Amino acid sequence: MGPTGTSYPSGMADGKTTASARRPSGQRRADAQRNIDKILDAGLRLYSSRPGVSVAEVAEAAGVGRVTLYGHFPSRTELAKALMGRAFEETEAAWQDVDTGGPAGDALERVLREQWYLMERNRNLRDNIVGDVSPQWLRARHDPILKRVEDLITRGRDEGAFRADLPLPWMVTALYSLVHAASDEISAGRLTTEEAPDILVASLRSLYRP
Amino acid sequence: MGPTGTSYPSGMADGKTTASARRPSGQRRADAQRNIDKILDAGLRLYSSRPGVSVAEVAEAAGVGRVTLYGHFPSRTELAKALMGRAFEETEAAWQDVDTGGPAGDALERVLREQWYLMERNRNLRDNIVGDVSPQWLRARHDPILKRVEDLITRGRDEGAFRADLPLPWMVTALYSLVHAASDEISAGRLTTEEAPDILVASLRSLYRP
DNA sequence: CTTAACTCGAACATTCATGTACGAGTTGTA
DNA sequence: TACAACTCGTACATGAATGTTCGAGTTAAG
Repeated sequence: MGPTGTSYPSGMADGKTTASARRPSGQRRADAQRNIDKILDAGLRLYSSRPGVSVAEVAEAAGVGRVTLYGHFPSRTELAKALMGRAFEETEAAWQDVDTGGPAGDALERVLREQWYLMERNRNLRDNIVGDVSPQWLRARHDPILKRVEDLITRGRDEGAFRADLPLPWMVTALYSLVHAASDEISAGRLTTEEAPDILVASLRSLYRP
Repeated sequence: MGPTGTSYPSGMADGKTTASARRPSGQRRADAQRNIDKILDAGLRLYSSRPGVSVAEVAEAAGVGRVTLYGHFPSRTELAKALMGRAFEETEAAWQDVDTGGPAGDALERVLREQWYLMERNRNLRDNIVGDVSPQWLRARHDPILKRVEDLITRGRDEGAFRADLPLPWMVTALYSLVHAASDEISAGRLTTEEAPDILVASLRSLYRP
């Protein structure tokens, strides 16, 4: 499924995030919700594709007036937070779908094959959005995700399937780094979307092997 | 030696790059040259450390008036080109200093230990300057440098020291990617400058082993 | 020492992004 | 249908960055 999953503006459990008045029932009108979704979709697409995106661009790409956007997201920062929040949720959801049982090496391979493209998209999003949100905010939501990978690697070490002579954080970083590299290669036309996962898996198996 | 090597403003073989009139002799006055060097030094430092650097910031960091800077570099783009040009030259020079003979694996290790820090600095510079110069311009000067790494890997393959089941460009990209990752880890305080090369070498040996 | 190169601050024109205010029109919902 | 929620264009205020111009002062070099 596409990026349109649960869709509320901005972060969860946060009262005054939206600028629009909302109606007494607490419900948002259907057309408003539709526009919010369009904005978030367009924003994700733009922000994850290149740096320096402006609010005006997002509004236009969403087919929505700039004022309307500001009506839902009071500031560039709030928009950024909403985008990241949504991406994090999506990642959390994706982890539910993949079987992380069995030998760690195989589990890692499954994770990579299922999620490498999501990891990459979110990493770009993150890179291009840094500076719009506070480091603390970002860290607080990003760490739990990294921890998923970290736990898997730790398990692999305990099983003796992965090497233990390299620092754990380094192994995590290296993984993300290679995923990112693979995406660069695709953008540059030196790799196809089909080959990428195979090469990624092969590379990481080598890198992680004791 | 530091970043101050040969120092002319902007690219080589390019007539009207400088805004200042130059004197009839074709020589630049000593104080002018000194300022140009200060600007390039400061520019390199800033651009390679964070994105979104402004011309005004470079001038201030160089201890020079903004107008003076524009006197030497007519536009932000020209400044960017001069910075990249200088970095490329420096890299070329660095390759002269390292012994690339002997077994490819060992040669690679020497290159990494000598240049990982330079590779990283230039990669940041490149990342933060993309958008200020045309992709063609950048590519034209960057490719020869990548070729150095590529040639070394190719030799390793021929010797049977490196694997041949992964695409050559991928192996180059992965190398740069891991260098970048190592630097991130240092910034994050999870790795020290001393451990970095060891970990880098260990990781790449694993990754490249047949 | 004389001149031309150079530096510098201040000021100006331009562009572009952010965020707000207004008012008229459209659309969902009860 | 009636009303509140919502959308939209236009316009405005603000701030930051890029280049340019001017004129007065400083400094290197012949």
